[in-house]
Amino acid sequence: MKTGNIPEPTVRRLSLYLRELENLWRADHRTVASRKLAAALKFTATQIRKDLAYFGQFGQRGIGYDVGELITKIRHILGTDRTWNVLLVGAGNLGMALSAYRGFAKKGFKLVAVFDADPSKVGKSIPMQPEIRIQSVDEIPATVKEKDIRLAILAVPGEAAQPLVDTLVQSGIRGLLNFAPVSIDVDAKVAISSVDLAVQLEQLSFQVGSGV
Amino acid sequence: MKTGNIPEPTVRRLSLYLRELENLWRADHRTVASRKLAAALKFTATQIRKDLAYFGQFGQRGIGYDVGELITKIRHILGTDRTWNVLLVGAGNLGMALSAYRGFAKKGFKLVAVFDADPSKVGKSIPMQPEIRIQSVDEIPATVKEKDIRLAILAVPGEAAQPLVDTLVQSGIRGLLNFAPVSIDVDAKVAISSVDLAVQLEQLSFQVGSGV
DNA sequence: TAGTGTGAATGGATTCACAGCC
DNA sequence: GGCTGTGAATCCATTCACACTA
Repeated sequence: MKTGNIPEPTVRRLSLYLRELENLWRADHRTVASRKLAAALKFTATQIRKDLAYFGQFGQRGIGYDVGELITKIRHILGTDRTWNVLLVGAGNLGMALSAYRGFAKKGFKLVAVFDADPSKVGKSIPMQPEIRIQSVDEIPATVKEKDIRLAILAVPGEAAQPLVDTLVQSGIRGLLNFAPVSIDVDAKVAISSVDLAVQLEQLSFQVGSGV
Repeated sequence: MKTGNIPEPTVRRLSLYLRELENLWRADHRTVASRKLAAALKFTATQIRKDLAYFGQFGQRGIGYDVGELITKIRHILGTDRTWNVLLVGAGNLGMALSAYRGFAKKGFKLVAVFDADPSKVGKSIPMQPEIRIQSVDEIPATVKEKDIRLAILAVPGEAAQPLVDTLVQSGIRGLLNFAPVSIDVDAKVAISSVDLAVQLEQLSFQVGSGV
């Protein structure tokens, strides 16, 4: 599938369309118009149609989109119509919360390994998934290959992040979800998505503060 | 402070500039050029200068920016040169991890109350902050007023989110960081920032998958 | 009639190019 | 010489307007 010419904002919205379509499906809606979808997500109907049109013609003029079909199509576009093996580095508070988060599995992301640098944590099992035991970070390269892992979640302190990223990338990881509050340097072929929780609150502070 | 005419992407980047400047300060750099900052964050130097120029003239031609001064200025712009009281709704896995996250306090966000709908959790104290006890969600309105809370973090299941948001907004909350995987409907005067962890992984799946 | 798909127009953010200052 | 600040030019996403189809 081509990707170079798809606007980034479009890809972000695609995930939100999918989420909303899954809700509609659960609520027994089998068809939906761009206008309806737009209202729920507070986008414009035109934008939704244009976004979808990058990938093909999915709708029926006069009727709208078939919810089930569109779900299938978007999952295919996003690559979530299959299971991804995912690893997690960092078994601290946040890491443990993420490992227990059911939302990942629902979307086809399967946590298959957890690593931590702290020897006292190694060997312990993690909540809800007794089959996973915390491994030493030294075992990252071997485990990535053995379990065919392409995606990694990084939930470690800022100082520890970059060296671990280098290890992950050298081991064959292709995409990285980074929770460490530092900017990460990777080869362009590796996808990276960063979430800095404090930054999110700062954005709110700006918006709220300016209105006071 | 004016805000209406500041591009949203600029505000997002401001937080990242601040983060990087704080790192530079810790590493004993007292002055920095836009080019250097740009290299670290992988933006362009021009973009940084233009972003900062929205708020004033902070640099010295021929020299660059004074790190300490710029930190002060950006904190003021973002409104984080003071302490914000924050509440958390949802004492599940994610909520507890967030309540223990030290990154918030470092940036001036002080967690002062935690709520959960589950009566069996009410009354328990939370890790690391024995002075905070989990309260019933019924107590939200009174506590928001009493403790002068403006920002809320929402870490509850999707189904529970919207009614709680309505309560929060009616209680006087002005900004909301939402971790529930649903789209939230609020009055335009309330700032909202959403983080959907599964969506983040989907973005990686798309980027990685398209290159396979 | 209701709703999609899409070229054209618009609007807004990024980048360029350079004047101005240390 | 080095670097900021900024109008002008460019680029790119969004919106408009409408042809088209069930």
